[in-house]
Amino acid sequence: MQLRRSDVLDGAMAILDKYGLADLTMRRLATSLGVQPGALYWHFPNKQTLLGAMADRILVGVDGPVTSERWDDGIAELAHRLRDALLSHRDGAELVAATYASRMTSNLAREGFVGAGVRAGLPRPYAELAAYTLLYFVLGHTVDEQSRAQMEAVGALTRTPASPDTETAADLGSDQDLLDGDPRVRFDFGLALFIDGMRARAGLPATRA
Amino acid sequence: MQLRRSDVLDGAMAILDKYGLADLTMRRLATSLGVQPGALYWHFPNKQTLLGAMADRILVGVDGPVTSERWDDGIAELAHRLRDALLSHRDGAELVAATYASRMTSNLAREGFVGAGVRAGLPRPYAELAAYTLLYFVLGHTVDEQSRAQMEAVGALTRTPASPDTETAADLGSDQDLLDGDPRVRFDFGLALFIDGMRARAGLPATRA
DNA sequence: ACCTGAACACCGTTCAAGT
DNA sequence: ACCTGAACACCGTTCAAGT
Repeated sequence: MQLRRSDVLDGAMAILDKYGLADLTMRRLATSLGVQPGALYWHFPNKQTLLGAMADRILVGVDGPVTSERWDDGIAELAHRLRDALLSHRDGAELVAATYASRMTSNLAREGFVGAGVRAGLPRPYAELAAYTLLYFVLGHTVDEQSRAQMEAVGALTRTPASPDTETAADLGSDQDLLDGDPRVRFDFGLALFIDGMRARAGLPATRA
Repeated sequence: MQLRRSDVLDGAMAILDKYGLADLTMRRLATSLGVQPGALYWHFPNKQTLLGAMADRILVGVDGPVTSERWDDGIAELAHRLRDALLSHRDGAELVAATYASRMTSNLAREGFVGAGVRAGLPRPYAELAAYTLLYFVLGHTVDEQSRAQMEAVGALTRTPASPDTETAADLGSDQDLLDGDPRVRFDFGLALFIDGMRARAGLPATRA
């Protein structure tokens, strides 16, 4: 039974989900595929390339067209789609952040963000900068969020999450223990801050709260 | 000549600056100190702890009091101080980002950011969220910026930086090739976007363009 | 108290040789 | 074309034993 490139990728994703990024080694992957370590190097030139392919797989679809008509809703939609994609695999945020550290230039939701910025009224170069800024935020927040969740699962965090029933940014009025609340609420706050900033830069009125 | 804990830390910083984070291994550090690898484990329980101490040293002083009177200038001052600290050592941003990934809660410029947010008129919990958002941006941007600079030094990047004489966000009118310009200009743009967002959230007038 | 010597249990990667 | 066998050059960490 010959090993295909996609089999290697599938095996790698399975190890990631079950054991985490730290336990994803070429030797372990080889063993799980019933093959010698060296065999992997016929399909991928090195581990970094394999990680890159994994990151691409995690992010597949996030750059698709947006359904929202408003530019601000479009940005929120893309940001949530990106966050969801990162959270859908163990250590997904960390993997993507590490892999895209320097080649953020490429794919991702970047183009979508830029488009929304232009629709908002920002000149293109500004929209591009805004897109980067947004990406830094989404990646940073999600890496943090995911590593916290993992520590909590192992039982290492002290403070307990409050109001587990708050689910959207609309509940932001609660005002207390926001820091330990639903990560999505925290995420939405940063996102709103950012969108407000874009609106101000574009010289648009605050059409929404 | 006995090895002190601070000697180990100094040696580690020296290797970081000269050879980078990837080449900072316990064995290499031991050799540079004229000692056996095991000796390091008398001073630090493990490598992660050593990296944490290095991150703390890199960030020493960034949480100091701010000189600016305006809250927005204060935020900019803190953000730049943090960025400068990260850039002052090879792979400094990467090291701090990796080490603080999950314990961002602690020190840093966080408290300073929170204070400025409160001064801006944000309720405390919102100011705390805003501080996180800002930290994610600063760390993400600086990691990216520093890794790009390193790739450029090795000669791997295609596009060449334009207008090397632009130095502050005031020059943002140039409009062309902003993406390849002075990283500080890019940084200042994201920062301004963010501060505008805080201002809008706090319900303050745009006192500055 | 502080360090050596020596091991344990791993890594990523290469490459002749096999089929 | 695809993989094995076996090595190369490393890692972080532990721990009895020395001084």
